[in-house]
Amino acid sequence: MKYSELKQNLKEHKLRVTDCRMDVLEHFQQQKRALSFRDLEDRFQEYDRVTLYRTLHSFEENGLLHKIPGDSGSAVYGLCNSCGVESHHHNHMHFKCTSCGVTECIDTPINIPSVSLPKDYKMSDMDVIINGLCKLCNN
Amino acid sequence: MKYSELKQNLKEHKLRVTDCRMDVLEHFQQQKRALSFRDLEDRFQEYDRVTLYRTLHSFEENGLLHKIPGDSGSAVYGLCNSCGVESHHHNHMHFKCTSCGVTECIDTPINIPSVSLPKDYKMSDMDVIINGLCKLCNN
DNA sequence: GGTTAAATGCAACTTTCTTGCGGTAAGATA
DNA sequence: TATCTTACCGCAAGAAAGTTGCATTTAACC
Ligand SMILES: [Mn+2]
Ligand SMILES: [Mn+2]
Ligand SMILES: [Zn+2]
Ligand SMILES: [Zn+2]
Repeated sequence: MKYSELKQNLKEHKLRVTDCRMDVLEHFQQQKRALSFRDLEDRFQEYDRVTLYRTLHSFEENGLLHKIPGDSGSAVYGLCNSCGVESHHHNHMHFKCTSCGVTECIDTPINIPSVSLPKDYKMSDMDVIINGLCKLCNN
Repeated sequence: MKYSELKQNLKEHKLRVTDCRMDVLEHFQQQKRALSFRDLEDRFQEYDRVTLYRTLHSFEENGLLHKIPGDSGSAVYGLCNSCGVESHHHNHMHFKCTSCGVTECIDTPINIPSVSLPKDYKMSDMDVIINGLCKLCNN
């Protein structure tokens, strides 16, 4: 993605354009997979740990990233498709490879299964995490 | 649940019967909801923190508990229905209340939605977390 | 260029979880 | 029931993950 587009992307999400944010956003775009804080820390040693944490938080707050549920003990983030500062909607599934551990966003829209909840419960949305083998580990 | 049944439950899962394990297992049975390490630490101040951690791990290892994915930063565990030392199968959904934060296991069997995965991906199982209002918070 | 509010870097700190080890107790065996 | 073996427990220390406070720097605006 072009420098000017990245910049525009940040501005549309009401975020100031800084080196760290540009680099982190570009990295998410290129990697096409979910990234953890650890991933960023390894990749961007020129930035302070705290700055990277705050970058993740501001991105999440302003609709550039979403947190993906998992049981690994550390948070994992994925790029939002069409979220803005006001509206967060993550109507897509996630895939986690049981072999290499990579998490990816599945872009095919979620076909909400008819869930039969117990009485008096009210559903607002759901997270679906598919576990299995990714295209690399499956071959 | 009776003392003798709890004891039998531990033995069936190849775990030695100790005070801590009996108390923790009973607590899970009574609460009928998912519990975090913090919950246990608050409840069982007579046991060492490390012992509680190791209790959770041994229970998970031997099919008494399963970890439930979430983005809270700390692990949450739920009772297994019919897992043994060898076979872990968690074919049920989870409900997380967005108001009180309580997580519960939904016992109605999962009707696996026909997920259309990208080519070359292979699904083994899936986690479904439903977010919404629990019966207490919905009234 | 000058002003202002936000972002950064550094240090310190909290929370969450793990590891090592000596002492203790559960379960097995006789 | 006494003895043995091995798993479990408590304590201390440490590692990993994430947060907070504050002085300095810089992006955005005029
Ligand atoms: Mn996603
Ligand atoms: Mn469950
Ligand atoms: Zn893989
Ligand atoms: Zn609730």
